[in-house]
Amino acid sequence: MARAATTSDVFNAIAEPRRRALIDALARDGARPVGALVRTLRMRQPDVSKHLGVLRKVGIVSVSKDGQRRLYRLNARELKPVHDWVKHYEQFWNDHLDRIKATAERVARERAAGGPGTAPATDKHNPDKER
Amino acid sequence: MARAATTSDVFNAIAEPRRRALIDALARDGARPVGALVRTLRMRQPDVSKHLGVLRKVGIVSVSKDGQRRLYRLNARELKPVHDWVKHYEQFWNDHLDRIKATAERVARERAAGGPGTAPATDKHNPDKER
DNA sequence: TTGACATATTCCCATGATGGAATACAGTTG
DNA sequence: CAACTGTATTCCATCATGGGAATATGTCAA
Repeated sequence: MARAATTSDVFNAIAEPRRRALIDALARDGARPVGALVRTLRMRQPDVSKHLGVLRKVGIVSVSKDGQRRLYRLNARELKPVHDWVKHYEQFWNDHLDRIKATAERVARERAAGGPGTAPATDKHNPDKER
Repeated sequence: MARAATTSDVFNAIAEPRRRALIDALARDGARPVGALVRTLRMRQPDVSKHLGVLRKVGIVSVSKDGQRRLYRLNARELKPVHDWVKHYEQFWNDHLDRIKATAERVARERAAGGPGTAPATDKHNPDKER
């Protein structure tokens, strides 16, 4: 099979730079009609419609009629899964203190979970004996 | 042209659920050889190698030889661009004040635009003139 | 109705990603 | 050396995507 459809989930939907640009524009300027986005982002109109269509199917944006125009507005909440996922990795690039703290918490969690045979993982090289 | 290569940037690289699973596993258990990931994630070995190859090209993981094995370890810092991007939208579902404010703005916009649902178009205040 | 404007949809096509299977390559041990 | 384990690569078929261009649909205004 080919790659998962861009309309299948948010992660695929935001993989396209132009779609992120659309999202950014809608977040910045609020609900906008297609034409405004075309001018702002300097994209061709059919492309904007196409990408908005993808974002719509995933639920990231929603439309409402405004006479001749279609007002697209952001549904940022749909981005939460992405945020929730990357948030876990924030510790890896924050300052040292936070990283150490996070690592300590993680180790504590693992200890509490009591995984048998689970090697303690650190950033260092792990001799790792594989069961 | 077709979709951007999965090896072109981080956003494309993490679009695949299995690659995210690999990342999660490496974050949880630290550096691991391929075989361990194969067992942990119950994926076929060639697939694991392939996906790790993608993550490697993007820089999300790095390899080091450990005798017969290859130890893959996470380079979580490469995920920072993703975090930086979504972090901007956190306010839309977390912060109460901002959310209320955003909702108020949206409602005002919908009312002005004659939006969906409860849209009494009795008085079209100001038909939003774009640009 | 006609015309002008706004947006969506449809074709065609080259690219490249993925699943699956088979196989090649590398390192260890006997 | 050969046998074995661990990992990477290759080949193939399928298929969604995005670019471009053309066109269809929709809506307002005169």
